[in-house]
Amino acid sequence: MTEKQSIDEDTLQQLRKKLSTFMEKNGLRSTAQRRTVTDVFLRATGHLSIEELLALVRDRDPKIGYATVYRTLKLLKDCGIAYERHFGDGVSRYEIAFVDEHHDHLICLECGKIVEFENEEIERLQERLAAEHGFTLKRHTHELYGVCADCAATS
Amino acid sequence: MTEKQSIDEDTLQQLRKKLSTFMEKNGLRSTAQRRTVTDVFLRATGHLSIEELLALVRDRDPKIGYATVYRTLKLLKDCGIAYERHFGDGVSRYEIAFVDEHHDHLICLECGKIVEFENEEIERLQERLAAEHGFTLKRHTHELYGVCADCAATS
DNA sequence: CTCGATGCAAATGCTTTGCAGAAAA
DNA sequence: TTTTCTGCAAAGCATTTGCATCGAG
Repeated sequence: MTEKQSIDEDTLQQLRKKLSTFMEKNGLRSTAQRRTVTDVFLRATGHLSIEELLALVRDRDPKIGYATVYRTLKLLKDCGIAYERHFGDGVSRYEIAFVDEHHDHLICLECGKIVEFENEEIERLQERLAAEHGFTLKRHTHELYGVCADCAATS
Repeated sequence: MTEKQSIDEDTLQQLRKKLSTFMEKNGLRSTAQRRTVTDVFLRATGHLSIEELLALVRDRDPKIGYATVYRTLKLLKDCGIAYERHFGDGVSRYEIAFVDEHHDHLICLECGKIVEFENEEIERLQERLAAEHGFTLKRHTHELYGVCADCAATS
């Protein structure tokens, strides 16, 4: 698993294109607030909560309300450029949905660190399991909770 | 996967024992309400929400409040005889935690049907993945969402 | 008697929504 | 101009908690 780097311009363009197409198709408007929230989201890394996103957004425009952040992230999710995640702490977190990429998560129960993983074999087994039960698989959630090496060393 | 049957007396005894040991060790009291909630929970099958449990509990004792059901299910969870599950619809669901048994879930997005599955290979891969990232695995969530055969046929 | 448990209502925490004013198209 | 969007405050919802009272030990 490589470290998360800031997103390259090509990918950024691709995601923005996806958003603008979606907005056009649905008669939605490009506003300063939406541009700010979207830009903050796309340039951030990790798995951010609404609260964290709002703080970043307000660095640029302190007048933006949290309802706007909620509404904009719903939009980003609906157009397919954001994934909404739930790691059991009661808040929704958002991360960029890269095209043709999928991963699941390892979460440290002590420090909250989130590590992404991909495993082709598990994906295949999931498909097979679903098929065996007559299900057409649409999506899944798969989170591994444990204690990371750093935390194990500290305690 | 076998159909869920009502729980046999031996298993029931084993789980009740686990609960009473836990309660004794923590100076907790056996009350009529706790006995009712516990009995309803252990005799029910499936993945019940607090609301569903409360309805069953009130068939036996209409005066029991929902806070008591919440508190008792927290107790059952803490003593290890109940698992709390979250299937993305915003409510907590509870099922019996059988000793030495573990399973994950397939959920139909249309009718809400829940099917349990066990897969040794996925469990192994999870352990390996965690280890590769330096994590000591404590627990995991793994839910597959799709459309079941019945719903696929209907639509 | 004591201290934990219950039931109610109020509080909480996250998220959604109604609405009047602001601003895209 | 027309219709969507924003910001605020209020509402929603599942869950938790404070407190007076009850009841197990």
